[in-house]
Amino acid sequence: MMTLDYEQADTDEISPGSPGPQLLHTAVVDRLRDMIVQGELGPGIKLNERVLGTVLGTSRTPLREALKYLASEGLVDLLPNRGAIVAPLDPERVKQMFAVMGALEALAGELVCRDASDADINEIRALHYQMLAHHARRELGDYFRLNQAIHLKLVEASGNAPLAAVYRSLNAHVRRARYMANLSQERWDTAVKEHEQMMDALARRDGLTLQANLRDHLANKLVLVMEALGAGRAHARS
Amino acid sequence: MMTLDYEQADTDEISPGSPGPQLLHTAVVDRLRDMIVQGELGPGIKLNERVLGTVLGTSRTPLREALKYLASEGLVDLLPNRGAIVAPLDPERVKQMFAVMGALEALAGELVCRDASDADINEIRALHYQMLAHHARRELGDYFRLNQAIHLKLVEASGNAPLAAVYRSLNAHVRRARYMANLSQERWDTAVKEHEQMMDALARRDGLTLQANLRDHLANKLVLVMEALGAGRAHARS
DNA sequence: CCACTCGTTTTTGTATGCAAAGTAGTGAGC
DNA sequence: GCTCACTACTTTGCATACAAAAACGAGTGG
Repeated sequence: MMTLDYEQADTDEISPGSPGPQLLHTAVVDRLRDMIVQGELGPGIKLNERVLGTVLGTSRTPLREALKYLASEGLVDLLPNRGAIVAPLDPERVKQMFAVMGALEALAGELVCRDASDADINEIRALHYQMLAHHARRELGDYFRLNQAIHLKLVEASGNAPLAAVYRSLNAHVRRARYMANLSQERWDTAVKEHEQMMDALARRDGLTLQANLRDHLANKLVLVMEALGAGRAHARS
Repeated sequence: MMTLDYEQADTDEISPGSPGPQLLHTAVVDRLRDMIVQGELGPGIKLNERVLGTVLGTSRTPLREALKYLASEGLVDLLPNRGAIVAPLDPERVKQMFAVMGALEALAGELVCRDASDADINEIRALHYQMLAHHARRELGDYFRLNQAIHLKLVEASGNAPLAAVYRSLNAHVRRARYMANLSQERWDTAVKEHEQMMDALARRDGLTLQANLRDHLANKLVLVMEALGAGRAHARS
C-alpha cells in the first residue's frame, strides 16, 4: 500500500540558519522539493501531514501551504480528500519535458550569444574547467553538480528570468530520474566532449552552433534518463 | 496608498456549482486567478486576507493556501510578514515571456504538424472559422475569446502536456495586459490574415511555415501588448 | 472463500485562536 | 517644521480545534 518510512529516525527540523527565508512554509517548500528531487521521497509516496509535520518540526498549516506550492510546480499531486502524493514520474511525460527544455535551451543559447556579458560567459567557462577537473578525477557527484550549474548558469545568463524559472522547474522534475547512475565511461567522455564544443561555440558567440550542440547534448541526456526510468522501476514500489 | 475596493459590494461566494473541484482552495485559486487575469485585481494591489476571505466566503486557511499556489504561478508576490500582493506587471518581464512563448509555440507548431490527429487540426480550423465570424461582425470580445482558444488548442494538440501547462501559465500573465483595447481595425485585419496563413500551413502540415507564421503573429501581438503596458500605466495607481 | 456492512480509527479540510510583526497616528524633542 | 519614539491597532504567521471524509477491520451473510 505504498507507505513510507522517512529514512531518518530523528526529527530533522528546519534550521533557522543564516539569513534564510524567514517564512516557515518557504523553508518547508525548499526542504520538501529537495527531498523529492533527491529521490528521498520517491514517486507515488503518500505525504502524510501528521508524519511530515513531525519530521519537519512544523504544524500542519505551513506544511499544507508548502504542499499547495509544490503542487503548482507539479512535484506533488493533490488527491481531493485523500491528501498529497509525490507526483509519479511518467517516462512519456519526462520525454515531453525534454522537448520543452530543448526549446528553452536553444532560446537561451541564442540569447546568451547575443546579449550576455563577457563576465557571464567567462563564469560559465570557469565552471566548465572546474567540471573538467572533476571529470579527470572521476568524481561523478561533483561532476554532476557542476554540470547542472553550467546548464543553469547558461539559462540564467540569457537574462530572461521567466525562461530561467521555467527551465529550473522542468529540470527539477527531470533530476528525479537519477540518471547519472547510468553514466558509462564512454558516455561520460562523450558528454564532456559535447561540453567542450558548447564552450567553443559560446566563446565565439556562435548561437546557431551552440544551439546545435545543446540539442545533441540534450538528446544524449534523454537516452540516459529514459534508460534510468526504464531500469529504475524498482524504486517505484507499487 | 494602493488600497482596494473590491468592485462588488455583496459577497460573491464560491459556488459549489456542478462537477467543479470540490476543494475550496482550488475554487479560490481559480477565482482569484480569474480576478487577476481579468484585471479585476490590478498589479500591486494588496490582498488582505480578512477582506478577501469575506468576499469569497471562506476562512483564511484555504485562502492562504490559494495564495501560495498562485505565488508559485507567479501571479502574486508574497512579502514576508506583509502578506500578498498581485504581482506587478513589468513590461520587460512580459517581453521576456513573449520570447519564451515564441519558443513554445514554435515547438508546438512543429509537433502538431508532425503528430496531431486530423480531428485536432479540424477542430482548430473550426475554431478559426468561428473566429472569422466574430471578426466579420466586429465582435471584439468574442473574437478575443476564440483567438485565445485557438492558440491554446494549438499547444494542446501538440500532445505535450508540460508544454501546454507552461504555455497556459505564461499566457495568463500576458493576458493581464488587456491589450485588445489597443486593437485598431487595420491591425485586427492583419492579425486575421496571419491566422489565415497559419491555418493554411497547418492544413498542409507544413511545420516550418507554421513556425514562421506563429513567430510573425506573436511579434505583432508583442507590439500590441507593449503599447498597452506603456499606455496602461494609469492602472498602476502608485 | 469472497463480498458486503457497520462501527471505529485515521486523515484530511476548514475554521478559529493567539502571538509576533507591521502599520498608523500622536506627541515630544530638536 | 521635521524627525523620532511610543502606543494602539491591524494584519500576518503558525498552531490548534473541530467536522467531514476516507481508510481500516471485524463480523456477518452469501
